Amino acid sequence: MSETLTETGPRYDFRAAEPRWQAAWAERGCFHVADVPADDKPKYYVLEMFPYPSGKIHMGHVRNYTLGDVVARYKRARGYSVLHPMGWDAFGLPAENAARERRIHPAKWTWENIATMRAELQRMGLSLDWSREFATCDPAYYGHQQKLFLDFLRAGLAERKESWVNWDPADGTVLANEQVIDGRGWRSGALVEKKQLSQWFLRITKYAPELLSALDRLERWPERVRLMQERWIGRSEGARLRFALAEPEPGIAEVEVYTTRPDTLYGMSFLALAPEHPLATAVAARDAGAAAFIAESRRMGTSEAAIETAEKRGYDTGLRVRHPFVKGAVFPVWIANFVLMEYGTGAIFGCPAHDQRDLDFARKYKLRVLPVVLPPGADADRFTVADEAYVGPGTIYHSGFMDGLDVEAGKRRAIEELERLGVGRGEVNWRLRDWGVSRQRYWGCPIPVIHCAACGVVPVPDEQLPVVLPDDVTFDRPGNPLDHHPTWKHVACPACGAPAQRETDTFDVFVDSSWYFARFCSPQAKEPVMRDAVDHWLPVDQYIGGIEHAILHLLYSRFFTRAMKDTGHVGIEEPFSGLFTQGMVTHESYRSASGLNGTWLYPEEVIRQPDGSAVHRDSGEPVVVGRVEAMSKSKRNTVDPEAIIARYGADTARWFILSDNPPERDMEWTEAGVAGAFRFTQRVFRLAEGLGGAAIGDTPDRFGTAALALRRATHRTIAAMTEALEGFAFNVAVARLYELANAVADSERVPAEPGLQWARHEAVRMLARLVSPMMPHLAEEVHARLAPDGRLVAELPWPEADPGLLAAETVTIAVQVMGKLRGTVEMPPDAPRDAVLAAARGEPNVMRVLEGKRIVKEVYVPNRIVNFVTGD
RNA sequence: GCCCGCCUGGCGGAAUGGCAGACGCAGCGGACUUAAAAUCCGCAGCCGUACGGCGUGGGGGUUCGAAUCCCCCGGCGGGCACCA
Repeated sequence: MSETLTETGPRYDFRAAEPRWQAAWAERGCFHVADVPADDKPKYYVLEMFPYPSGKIHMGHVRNYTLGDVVARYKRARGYSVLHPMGWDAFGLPAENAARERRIHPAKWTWENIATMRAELQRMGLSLDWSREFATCDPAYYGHQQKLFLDFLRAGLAERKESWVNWDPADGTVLANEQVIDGRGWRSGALVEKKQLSQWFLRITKYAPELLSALDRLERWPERVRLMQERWIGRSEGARLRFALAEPEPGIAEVEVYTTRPDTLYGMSFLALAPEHPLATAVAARDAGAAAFIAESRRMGTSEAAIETAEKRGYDTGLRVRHPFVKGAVFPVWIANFVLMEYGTGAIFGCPAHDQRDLDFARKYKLRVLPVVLPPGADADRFTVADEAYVGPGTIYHSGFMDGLDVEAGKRRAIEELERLGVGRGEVNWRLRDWGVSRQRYWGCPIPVIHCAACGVVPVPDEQLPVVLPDDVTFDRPGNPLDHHPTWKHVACPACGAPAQRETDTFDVFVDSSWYFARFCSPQAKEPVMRDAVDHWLPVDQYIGGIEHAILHLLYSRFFTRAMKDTGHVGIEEPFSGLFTQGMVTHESYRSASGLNGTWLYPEEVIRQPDGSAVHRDSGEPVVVGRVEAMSKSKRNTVDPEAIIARYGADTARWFILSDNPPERDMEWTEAGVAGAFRFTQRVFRLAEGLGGAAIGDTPDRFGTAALALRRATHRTIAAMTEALEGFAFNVAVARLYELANAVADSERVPAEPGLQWARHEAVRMLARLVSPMMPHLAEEVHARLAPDGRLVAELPWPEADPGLLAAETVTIAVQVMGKLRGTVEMPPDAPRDAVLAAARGEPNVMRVLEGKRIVKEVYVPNRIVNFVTGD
């Protein structure tokens, strides 16, 4: 392919042009904005999720940042003052893994990656304000994060508490649920234990009601993401109630449970405790069987796979509880592996007839199954529950004072009764848990507190921030290098001066990304944010990133913004008023047909044959073409953006990635598609070359038919592009530009006529400006040739369509008979109904079809369609 | 299991109640060329020589008119999943 670039005809030399225009934009400061602008332009903040500096950019980045750049360039042209920054989500485990595996310091590894990736992004020609760049691993960033944490701590939004965690005994670290695979640590392979540890938590649950209710107001968020967050927050209405033990344990007289079905209390068969429940622990202290059961449950771990395959199992403690409503009735207390300590109270009452889990459990241990909700139309004497619990609506029976009520009324009545008896009350419960942010890792933001034997937890005084990570650490031992460091953690207590210890845990990396969008508004500020700057720029008007962050990052950021509001840092609650989630970039995968059971092959190793088959580039051996799937290193179906940009240029890569399909869907990267995009760049350039430069006179007085038609096409394209870009329909925008280019090419084959050359010139000038959000370098190159006014396209306003040229000269009206298309008629726009109907009736083919038929109805939609409805 | 989304030519897709298949990719034919590449011109949903018929996963409905709205079924993809 590279040979063809030097072939005949005028060629757009992107290799020279792209760096030249990038330099011109930088020199003119086209994309720079002030923290607090002096002008009165409306603001627009467009942000793409900042990258983790893993080493090189990948196609997902190219897609993400191209989408954002189209928006940024378009909005700038529309007269907005656009904030479009870039930075680095630079803390994280891969850096530590590199340190362990390759003996390179995490900081060195990270900063080298940043340098590489910054250069790659700059070659894409993104309209970024690079003066705002920062990396979260820089103390100049994370020091402010420590300040925010201390403010949260003072405001009661951060706390230290005991919690159950996944503990990897081999690596000596806490693992996230996602890092536990089949009950084993993902790195060490050791069996993960549940362990109670003292950890830092951010009180996201305080905002649960608001985080839920505000979702309705995020109108420019995908419905899907809002639904996912809604489920994650998980509001449920029910009751909390206490069951008295028939024979109290020492120090424990009652058990509290949470239920959403207080209406089914009469159907109770048992009470079940989570294995970690304090009463279970108390029983285990004197009952070896209980202790063994609890130990076994703990070993099962918390991985999804373990939960899914786990059979419901229980252990009867021998204890009994009294029913709150039925005098004298007692029920057994079990310890059960399916009860979660983390949700509700860690104990449930079991009603097998109306809960599937309780039913499974009851069948296994031969416990009573008593229906208390009768489905509509069912016979009370004959209705039974076999192996499927009844969870639908119905009438309550077998339930004393609740008999005859429907389910909803029964819930209300049961809560009233619990409150009257003083044993319970209505309660709203949430699935959302507080956010545990402690990590036993080196490459993260140190948590700025000191542990003093006398004073307890003492915050690091603000003036001692930042607490900087020490450089001289070793990775030769498992566990946290900060903990092993000889001196770092030994400090004087800021309160009493006695020897004390620094906290050696660091923050979860999701903390870093929960406020970076705010820092971008004033990246040099002495405080976490400059209030005037965030008041001006926030919220982010358009946020763009992958759907994989639908819950964690986006929910944490929503929480952080609220917490920052309550601590006086910002004045808003929602960080992102618009959210767009892009699809993945996919590619065919290839395996060698022979070899060691078919090793994966890189796309560049494979040659597709004309007949659709594929062979290996070097060996010529057959290659099996596999599924089209997300690019991944393990499947080797990746394409390196650097190689594409070197071979075809940044504009081609950007154009193809936008043109293939709607941006929210997964796209398939294909060589043919890239080649097609490249052809278009050359074609646009040739159209401009064909016009012979800038020499063109004033607007002519008169235009011939073809000239006028071309002008109409140009101005219709301006209008269509505007609409497509506003609606994120970038693939449609691309199509409209192909059409305009085709129209210009067509005009070259009609005989010369007044104004035609001028109309062509206008068309190509407009084409350059319309294409500029997508192919900014080519746009500048063409503009410089045709309109050398000393201005850059990047500085020009968006073209305005001439309303006089938008109206079509004639409209084509479809003529149907009984809903079937039988012909078309050309009419002036907005022609009178009678004239259109007459013309329609006179259309030869329509006449033929209508012959001998009686028209009973004539439907006319102006400028669009006529439909004749015939009788008989 | 629950929830959500999607299903249109060989492929990506366009059209969100009014001419289905814009635009691109792949393909076919032609021009140019010694030849190829590049470029340019043209063809192109399926069936049929044609008038025409059929056609947006399948079936039904609403409407003058349905890819689009409603109901049922099927397929594919994604998310959540012992949350009491």
